Formats: sequence, C-alpha cells, structure tokens
Amino acid sequence: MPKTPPGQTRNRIFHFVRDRLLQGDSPSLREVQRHFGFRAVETVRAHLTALVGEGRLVKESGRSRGYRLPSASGQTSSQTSSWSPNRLQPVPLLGEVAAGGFEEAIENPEGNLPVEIPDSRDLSDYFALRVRGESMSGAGILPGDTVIVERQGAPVSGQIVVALLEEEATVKRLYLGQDGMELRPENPAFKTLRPPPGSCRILGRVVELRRQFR
Amino acid sequence: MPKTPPGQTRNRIFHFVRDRLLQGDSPSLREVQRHFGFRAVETVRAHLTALVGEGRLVKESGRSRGYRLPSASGQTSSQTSSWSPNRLQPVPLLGEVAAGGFEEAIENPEGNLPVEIPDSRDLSDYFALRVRGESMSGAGILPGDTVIVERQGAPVSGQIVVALLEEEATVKRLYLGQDGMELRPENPAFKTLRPPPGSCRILGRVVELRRQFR
DNA sequence: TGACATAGCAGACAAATGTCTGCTATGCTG
DNA sequence: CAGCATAGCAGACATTTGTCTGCTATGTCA
Repeated sequence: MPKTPPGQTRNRIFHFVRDRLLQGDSPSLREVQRHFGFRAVETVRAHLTALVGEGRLVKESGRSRGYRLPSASGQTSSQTSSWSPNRLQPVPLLGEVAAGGFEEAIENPEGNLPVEIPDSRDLSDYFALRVRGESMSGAGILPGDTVIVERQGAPVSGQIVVALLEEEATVKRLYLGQDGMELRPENPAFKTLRPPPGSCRILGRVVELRRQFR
Repeated sequence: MPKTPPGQTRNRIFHFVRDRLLQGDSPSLREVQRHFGFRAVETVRAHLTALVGEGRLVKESGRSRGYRLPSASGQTSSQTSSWSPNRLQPVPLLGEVAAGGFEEAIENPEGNLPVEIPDSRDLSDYFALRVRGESMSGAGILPGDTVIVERQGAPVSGQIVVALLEEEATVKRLYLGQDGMELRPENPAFKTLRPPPGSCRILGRVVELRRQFR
C-alpha cells in the first residue's frame, strides 16, 4: 500500500467512519480496513486512535464497535475530549389529556418523539403534548405545535408550563406572587387565570417546541 | 431467576433493545443479560431470536451487535400498530453561512440534530440552520430557533424557504408572481424583498422548527 | 396424566473484534 | 547526516460477542 500525504488518509477514514456513525452503525476496525484495502488492522487502529486524540472521535473502551461522534451540544473549542451528557430517548406524545386520566394517557401515547434529554434525567420525566388554542401565540407557540415537557417538583416563576386545570391541559406562562399563582397567556385576546389553590396542577415546564410544516 | 408470565419478559426485553437502538447503540447479548440479571446468555438469545421471528426485530448475521429495528419496507406482520415510514437521521446543524461557502459549511457543521426524515429521502437533502433576526416572528419563528431545511428542486409559491442572498441565509415566505420572486417577511417592521433574478438562491424549504427553552 | 410450549440455566465453543509488539519506509528538520 | 514524526505492514494474542447442545421447571390443554 503506497504511502499518502500526512493527514489525507486520516481525513478520509474520518469521513468514512463519521458517515457510518451518522447512519447509526459503528464500523469495526476490520470493516474500515476492508473498505480502504489496508493490509493490516493496526493501520486503522492507529488512525482511529489518533482521531480520538484529536477529539474528532470518541471511544467507549471495552466494547466492540465502540467509536462514537463527540456529541453535538455546546462545544466550540478544539482540544475538548468533550462528552455530551445527553442521550436520545423516545418521549411519549400524548393526545387528549383529561384530568385524572393523565397517567393513563402516558401509558397509551399517540406516538413517540425522539428527544435529547440530559443524562441526569430519567425518561419518565418527559412527555410531549400537542398545543391547542392561540393563547400563547405571542410567544411563538402556535396551535398544532408540539411541546416537550419536563416534569419537575417545584414550579418556578416566569417559566412556560403545562397546567392541568378544568379537565384540560393548557400551556401558559407561570407567575408566582404573594396572592397565589397566575397563569398568563401571551396573547392580548386572552386573560390571565388565577386558579384557586388546589384546583390546578402544574404538570411540568416546557423545554422544547417543535413544529412541522407540510 | 423466577419464571415470568409468557410474553412479559420478552416485551420488556424488546423495549430495552428498541430504546437502545433508537439511541443508535446496539446492545450485545451480554449487555442485555446484565441489565435483566439473567444467569445465561442463551436466555437473551432465545428471546431476541423469537423477537426476530415475530418480525419485531431484524438481525444482520455475522456481525456483533447486529440487531436492528425492522425498516419501513418489510412490514408483513400484523400486530405492529402504527408504523412511520420515517427514519431518524442526524442532520448537520450549520453555523454561519456565507454565500459560496455553503457546501463547505455542511462539511463542518456546528453539530448534528436527530431528525425524522422520510425513507424516500436522502440524508444529504437536509440541513439545519439557526434563525437570526425577527423578520418571521409573525409566523412564530423567532431568533434563536432552529429550522430544518429540505433541499428541493423547484421552489413552490407560499412555502417558507431559506434563501441565500447578499452573502447570508435568511428565512422568508416565498411568493412567485409574473414579475419575479418575492421574499416576504412575516413582520410588519420588515419589507418584502424582490431580488433580481440570479442574485438569489433558494436553498430549500423549511420543514420543521425547533426551539429550546432554558 | 402426558404431550407440548415457554422460561430459564449451564457451560463449551467459535467467530468477530480490539490490542499489542516489532518491523520497514519516507519525508521533514535541525 | 541524525533524529524524529508519520504511514503502513505483519502476526500473535486477548477480549468481546454470538452460537450451540443439553438440561430443569412450570403452566396449559387434550
């Protein structure tokens, strides 16, 4: 096998491995070897090890087919062996949510939505909901949009939340004052709700919005 | 290990494997074994083989970690309820896009976004872009949002598109009239653009919008 | 009751895959 | 030139992973 200019083969190997990883299929060393026609596995391993050193790839040791892409979120710097604390999980998409029937609704979702959630969180902390009504259109949340909701313990003032009140789930911005909780729409045509304590349950905060154009 | 009712363990195994596969990480038999606390690998293999027999999984033989989710076309079995002819693919998220440098920008994405795209389409038909500016806020597209763009041949009037003009990519609604193309913002503070022919390139149409709340 | 299907275990084995050590060759640089 | 870094090869070896054969136990149903 002829020698190639420094970095060139390495780059081609990176692209090959990256494309395979993007298809969700981590190649083995020998698969890469075969693709490039190397006569030694070690050649591939040397390149991949170098790519890991450069931070262009990441390796989970002790596993076969353990090479991964350093994950997307956040980093800009070069020498990061940066590890993303996120994972992709199928989050249940709920249809109609009537009060009480909430837990049951999660058991029978309309479908699932692949969502990146922090490693520190459990899958069951999340669900997705389709938005009905115009009450949040001032915040760019339109009817038909899908919101991904993180269930949380303590409600925080100022966050956009999903509240269960009067037999229905609604999206509003939450404010906590000394005279109780306010659920503010973000549309002048709607008015602020001040549910009496106990009549309203905050299901969680909206962490992501998705809209499909068809 | 106590015996469980027929089908129950099998179902739990299926869900575990499916979730791992959706994360793009095919588990080995022994990983499944450890997770469920089985004392024999064979137990897992029996279940997975059965799942393949039921058509709930597919196996690439001769490879380690070769179990996959059945893909769109197959689909003969009955009990699989709703099926989406989509697959999950990491779509490159572009940072700044200057004219000309577009193809290069795709080679060096800021990151990747898991997006469901139709099986009939190629991964390279898609990219994602961060929205800058308020010009589409009337359509609920705000600065900081991420749009997922499908590259297409013929521009269609009325669609929201990404256009490359004056060294920058912008999101607008496209209208085609007899006196040329119009790029209309959806915000009264901005005015409609009528780029002279040749000075503007339509990169594709917006098919999805995502927004993160932090 | 006995045949049958399913769940599960045990351990050996083989194939796929990653790791190591030592080697050759080429180009760059002080 | 010597030293050094990089590309590549060879082959042994260890680990991970999948496969096989035979076994026990439990429930269903004729």
